[in-house]
Amino acid sequence: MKAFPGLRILRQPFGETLFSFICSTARQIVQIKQCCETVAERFGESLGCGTHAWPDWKVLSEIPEKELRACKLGYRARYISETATILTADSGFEKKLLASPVRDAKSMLMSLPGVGAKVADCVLLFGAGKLEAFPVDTWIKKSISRVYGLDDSNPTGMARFGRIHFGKAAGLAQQFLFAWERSQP
DNA sequence: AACCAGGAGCCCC
DNA sequence: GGGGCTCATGGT
Repeated sequence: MKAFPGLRILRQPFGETLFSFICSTARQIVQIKQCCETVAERFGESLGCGTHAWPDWKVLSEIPEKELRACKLGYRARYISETATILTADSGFEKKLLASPVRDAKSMLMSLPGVGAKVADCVLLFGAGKLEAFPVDTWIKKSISRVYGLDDSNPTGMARFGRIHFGKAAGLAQQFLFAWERSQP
């Protein structure tokens, strides 16, 4: 916490957060930014100054999977298309999720294609205001196994540990662990 | 040239 | 329900 005094968690828009974390699986952060920007440039409304908005799920549901693949989404293009179809058909999804307790909200997210435990926790934390969500990614695995001695082949156990050990704002603690671990040479 | 990246889904036992 | 394998794609 001393090393990162300005570290905060943003209240990011739900839909956009879900989209970008479905795009995030097994990729580096630079590439995640790239494909999000490509999709926005091609299908999102122009905001001027060369920037574009994220096209919402309804717009995405009308784009052929093949065109999404062309944005370097790879195998994630199918997940985006299918999730777009589901969310467009269920207009109350976001509102219902935001009003649900974390556990139910997580189940809702994990019912979507391309959303497993880690992506669900990220969406809950960054895009749904659920501060107790504790995403376990490769960096958190390194951190928790190094600092607390837990087995890094058991991400479910690590997530449970994180929620219990850090409590209500476990997700904020996760951000400090993440930032510290990534800053190590 | 291998190996890995803010993983998920599937099959297999 | 845990351990493999595959899924695109770019960077090192």
